[in-house]
Amino acid sequence: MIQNLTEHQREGLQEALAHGGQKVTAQREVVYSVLLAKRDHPTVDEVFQRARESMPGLSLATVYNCLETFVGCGLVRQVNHERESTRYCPNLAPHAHFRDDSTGRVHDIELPANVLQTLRSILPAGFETDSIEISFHGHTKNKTSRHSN
Amino acid sequence: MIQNLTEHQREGLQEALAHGGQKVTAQREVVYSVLLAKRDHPTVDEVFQRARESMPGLSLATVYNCLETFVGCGLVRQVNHERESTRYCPNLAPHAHFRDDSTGRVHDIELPANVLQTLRSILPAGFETDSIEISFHGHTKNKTSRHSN
DNA sequence: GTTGGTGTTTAGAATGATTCAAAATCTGAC
DNA sequence: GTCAGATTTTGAATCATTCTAAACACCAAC
Ligand SMILES: [Mn+2]
Ligand SMILES: [Mn+2]
Ligand SMILES: [Zn+2]
Ligand SMILES: [Zn+2]
Repeated sequence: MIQNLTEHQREGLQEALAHGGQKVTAQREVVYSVLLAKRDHPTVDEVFQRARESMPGLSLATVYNCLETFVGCGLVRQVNHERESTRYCPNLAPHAHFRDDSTGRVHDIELPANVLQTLRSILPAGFETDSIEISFHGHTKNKTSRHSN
Repeated sequence: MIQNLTEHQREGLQEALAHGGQKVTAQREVVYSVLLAKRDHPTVDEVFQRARESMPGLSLATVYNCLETFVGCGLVRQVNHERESTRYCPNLAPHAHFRDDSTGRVHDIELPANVLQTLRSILPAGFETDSIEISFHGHTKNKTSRHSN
């Protein structure tokens, strides 16, 4: 069961879409709320399954369309690991991803500004960066594994 | 035109394959020499085209097989950028990749040990890393763009 | 030097995530 | 209410990769 967007979230959506001359639609609201509701980096198909619970007529193509629109707006990031299905992440803070090879789960890893700066510094002159992606692979010793969802 | 492997390179190949109980074959030699000859991170298809110049009967499936074998041996790395075709890299030193969005070219970026260490340090307790991938996106101001190939 | 087993290569079919194309639907301005 | 433009829907197309089964190469044993 997906809760609706808060007024604040809806405004964020509306504002981001407006930048590209696009509008809030019922489908976009549902898809965005799915992403916000459970931040486990779902695949397109997982988003589709979850979104259909609140909007049964929704089509897979529309989920692809919405997600592409959000990425274009900068509202959402794509997360790729090797050749697996693309996953989606609404966390706009700079962060890296850790993919647990035993569970398949993807975790956000906070990325301090100074680390980002260090990374940029390894580029030779003439390389102008638009974005940096960092992904870790491994497994988690889940002793005190706290984290909701 | 692909030159043959040096004796040293052939030994590296043989030694790496031996670890998994596998043998050097004519096809594996050709595919590996293609990777060493032009280190521009070719896709499977590009490897295929180049390899066929010295071995016309070679099949695409074999190129996939060889590359997978090399990756399994640790002889070669896979390089993924977004959803594009996988590329292959025989550079075994720790390095990041920079993908020039205007040319599509992928460059190696040397990765100093201390930077790698800094990166590992951002992981919370309980996260055990097997590998880290770093990819930059952007474009290159090609003023004094030197670099053979 | 023939034979049999094992790993490798080959050709082609199958898969599956993603993209595309075209018709149907919605929306908001006039 | 009508129209134009944007969005959504359905189903087909794409295309990199994987799978399957048959042919082949290699080598050790006879
Ligand atoms: Mn703004
Ligand atoms: Mn060894
Ligand atoms: Zn994330
Ligand atoms: Zn490389």
